[in-house]
Amino acid sequence: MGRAPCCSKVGLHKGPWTPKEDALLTKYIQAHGEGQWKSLPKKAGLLRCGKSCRLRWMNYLRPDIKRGNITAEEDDLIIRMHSLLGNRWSLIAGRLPGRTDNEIKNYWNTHLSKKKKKGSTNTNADEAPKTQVYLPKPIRVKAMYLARTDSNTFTFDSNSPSGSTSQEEKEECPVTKESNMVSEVGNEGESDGFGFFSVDHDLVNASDIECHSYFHTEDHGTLQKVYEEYFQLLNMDHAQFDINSYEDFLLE
DNA sequence: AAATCTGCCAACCGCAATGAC
DNA sequence: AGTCATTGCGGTTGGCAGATT
Repeated sequence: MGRAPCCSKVGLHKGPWTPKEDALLTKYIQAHGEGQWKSLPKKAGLLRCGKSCRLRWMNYLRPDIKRGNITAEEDDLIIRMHSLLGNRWSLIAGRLPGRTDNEIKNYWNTHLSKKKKKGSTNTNADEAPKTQVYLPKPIRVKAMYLARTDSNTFTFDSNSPSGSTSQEEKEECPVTKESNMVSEVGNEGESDGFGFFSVDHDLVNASDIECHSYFHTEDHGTLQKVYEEYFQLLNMDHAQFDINSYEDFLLE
């Protein structure tokens, strides 16, 4: 399998991006759309590798990025999604509009992992039953679409299933579809001191999970719904689990 | 005020998956 | 079917800023 040429190529810039580079990249993408990362830097007049350009765009320049602190609702959702999905940052990010996988990963590593660790010290780890966690493996899909609703509106046509630009529909657009079947189940999950579950393995019996007590339903609205979608999936009877419908669900 | 420590986050690296030929 | 190019993901690192000594 061929390896992607990396940023170590002689003559290419590395490190922090300058405002000028940001402007060049943004201008180019607004004119030509995302994709073709390999050839983009040259066409845009950037001395960066495509990988670096993609990362900069995805994590920082994209107009629909939500800047600012993670809200309590988002914090809550991240924790619960992580308890179900593990380190599937892109999957979690796909359900948090405006947040990037990198941002969520950083947030987890710097805030939540400690918080959770601290919480779990209140329980006896030795007695915690092992839990198997259903951890779907993502399948790569083409970029769905990027729709804008603000004054900088530009829509990346390509794969938009409906051509819609509404915020609501955008938020419903999944970025990843899943494969893998729910597998054999271990012991029941245990709520840790943090209000969630000790997740030690890759597979979980969602029906054994109890986390509803953590919800504050009046406040959570949309994010609550997001979590429930996943929870519902995991509650499916294993025998009836149909991978095709699962994929359809995620691609709806 | 200076030196050191700590936390945060943008960016890089390596690998795996996918598509094109 | 096999190979190569490209893209996407997750883990890790390096540098900066603020806190502490």
